[in-house]
Amino acid sequence: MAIHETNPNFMNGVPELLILRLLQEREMYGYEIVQAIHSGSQAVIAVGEGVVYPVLHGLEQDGALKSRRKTVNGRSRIYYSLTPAGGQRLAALSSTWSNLAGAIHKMLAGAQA
Amino acid sequence: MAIHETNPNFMNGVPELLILRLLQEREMYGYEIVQAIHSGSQAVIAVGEGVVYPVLHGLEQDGALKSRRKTVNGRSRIYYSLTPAGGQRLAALSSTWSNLAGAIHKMLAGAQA
DNA sequence: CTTGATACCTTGAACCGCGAGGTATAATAG
DNA sequence: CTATTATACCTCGCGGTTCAAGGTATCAAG
Repeated sequence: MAIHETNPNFMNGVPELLILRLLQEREMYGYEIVQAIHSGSQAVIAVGEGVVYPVLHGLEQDGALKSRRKTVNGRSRIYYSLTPAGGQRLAALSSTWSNLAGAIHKMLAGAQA
Repeated sequence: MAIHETNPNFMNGVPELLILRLLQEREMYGYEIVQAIHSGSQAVIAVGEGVVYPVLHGLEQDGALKSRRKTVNGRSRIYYSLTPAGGQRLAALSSTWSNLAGAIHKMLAGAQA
């Protein structure tokens, strides 16, 4: 039989997923994203800056995000926004997540298939 | 403000969750669990033996599972079953998961809270 | 008698989230 | 005026986990 086929990174990448999703709505900067995830999830999810910044850099390097400096109130911020590639990445990740979450939910609910 | 509070291991531990859930129904052995996850999830999730066995051992060492040898058709199997502690662990993990999945789903659906 | 399925196991690499720590500026409090 | 808090960026190292690959052994089938 042999079970091959690998999980596309399984449960990893939730921060990445949420960041992409937030940036789909509007451009945001790192510090803002940290709080948006916290408040937007009713404090269920808390990712620190030590998670967000590296993800942001990685995504930009992959061409999923682009950034621009902007100074507001004497504060220098780096705003990130989605590129087309980022949009596709979001769509793919999002679909994978739904798939996975659905499967887990079924098994938890009483999958004795 | 400061955002403290740590995520109880976020998206990790899905294999552990599913294993506990399966063993809640009936006692099973490692090799069987690998296939049960595969088929029970319509092949969405595939965890290898290299994942299952260590988790099994860890859970037993934590007192969440107990095991007994059993020989069937000349084949030696190690059947695992849930202890009360394991039941509690399942309940906790399960609730954490639902919480998290719910939060993510909301944010994906259009949480601009 | 050799292949494939069953059944157990460990090891090493890789990844990722996390906390801690570091810098700097603006606003607020004492 | 000065000290603390909030804003805003960043990196490093630890630890936990998944994963592929490989190792052993038995049994059934071709």
